[in-house]
Amino acid sequence: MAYWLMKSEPDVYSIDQLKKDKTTCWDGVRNYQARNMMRDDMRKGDGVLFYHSNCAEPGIVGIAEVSKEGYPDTTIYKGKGNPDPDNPTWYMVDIRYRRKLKRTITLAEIKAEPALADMQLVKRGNRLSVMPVSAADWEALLALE
DNA sequence: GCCAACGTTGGC
DNA sequence: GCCAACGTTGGC
Repeated sequence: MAYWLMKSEPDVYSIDQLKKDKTTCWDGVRNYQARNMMRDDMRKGDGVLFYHSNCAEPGIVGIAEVSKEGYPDTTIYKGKGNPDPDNPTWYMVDIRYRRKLKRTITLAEIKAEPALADMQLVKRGNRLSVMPVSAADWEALLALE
């Protein structure tokens, strides 16, 4: 069992939308590091922290789980990526809604929490839309809730 | 293979 | 809207 954090802009796809949809495919990721994690490392049942970025109060707003392991992302995206089904460049996973947090654990809070200083999220310049979270950080985060 | 230009992300 | 960080692209 591993843990992950996935970022989404609430204007584009929010936790409330996921709650309504129950499950969604995480398409449109066009970053090789994130692609590799989705293709190679994420397993069904892994925990996912759902993070809202680029908004008034960035932070973790809910929990989901991986419901389908990496498979080719065939959505054609601004003419980039390849639609060749035999040799896909991009991959995605499906995630399923588990629950919303009782409150948003804000980025500011996470930064202020010494136990979470090692989280990739608070490392300088991290722009990955999918990143691994340690079991210890997962526990520490949910303790803040 | 170097590196400048450019595009995107995302906090503030 | 600004700007820092960083990935990608393309000329050489």
